[in-house]
Amino acid sequence: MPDLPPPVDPDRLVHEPGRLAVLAVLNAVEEADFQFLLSQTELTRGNLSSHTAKLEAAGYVDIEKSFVGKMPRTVYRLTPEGRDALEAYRQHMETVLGAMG
Amino acid sequence: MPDLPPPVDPDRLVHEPGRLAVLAVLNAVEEADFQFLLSQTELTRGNLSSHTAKLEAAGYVDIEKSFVGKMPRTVYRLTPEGRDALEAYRQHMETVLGAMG
DNA sequence: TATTCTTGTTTGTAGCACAAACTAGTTTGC
DNA sequence: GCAAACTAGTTTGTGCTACAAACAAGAATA
Repeated sequence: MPDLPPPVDPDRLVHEPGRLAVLAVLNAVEEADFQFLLSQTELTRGNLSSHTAKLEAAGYVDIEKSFVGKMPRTVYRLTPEGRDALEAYRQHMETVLGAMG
Repeated sequence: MPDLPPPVDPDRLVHEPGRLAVLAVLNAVEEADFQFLLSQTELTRGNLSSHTAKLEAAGYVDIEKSFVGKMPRTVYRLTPEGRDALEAYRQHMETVLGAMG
C-alpha cells in the first residue's frame, strides 16, 4: 500500500499544462521563437501569447523582439528564476507521484 | 541538454491540485471519510465537497453515506476507473517530467 | 491596388476554483 | 426544555483564468 501522500501544492504558474509545455520546450532548447513554440506546444496563437506574457510577468521567461529582414520575430528564453521554478516543480511533482507508485 | 518534451496533455480532472490530493489519499488508504480527507488535503469543506462531487460525476470516486450513531458519515473510495485514471496520469507526468531531467 | 499572408495581441466568454453563507440535524449548557 | 454551539457537509456568489475568435499592423503577392 502506498504511503499517505505529501502535501500537493505545486506552483500554479508552472502547473498549468499550456505553460508547462512552454517551459519544457524552453528548458530543452535554451531559445525558441513564437512559431517554434506554437508548433511544439500545439497551443493557439492567442493562448501562447497570453501564457508567455504571464511567464514574463512572473520573471520566468525573457522575451526579446527583433526583426529578421522586415518581419518581426520574438525570441523566448528561460530566465534563471524560470529554470529554478521549473526544477522545483519537477521535484515537487516527482515527490507526489513517487509516493503513489 | 534535455530532449524536446513529449506533448503535455494531462487529464485535467486529475491534474487540478485539490483533486490530485484527494485521489492520492484515496489511492493510499482505500477508504476515507470526509474529515480524514479534510485533514489530509487541507482543503476547505466547501472545496472538498465540490471536488469530490466532480470526481463522483466522472466515475472516479464512489461516495457512500451512512450513519454512525445518529451522525451522518460519508465514506469515499476510488473506483477502478479512478485508479486507472490516476495511474495513467502518473505515467503521463512521469514521462513529461522525466524528459526534463 | 487590393488581397492575402505573417506575426503576434487584445477582447469576450465560459468554466472553474475558491471560500462564505447556508442547511439539517445533534449535543451541550443553563 | 430551550437556546446556543457544534457536526457534517452542500450550495451559492465572486473573481480569476484559460481559451479561441476577432483584431491590428504591416509585408509579400497577384
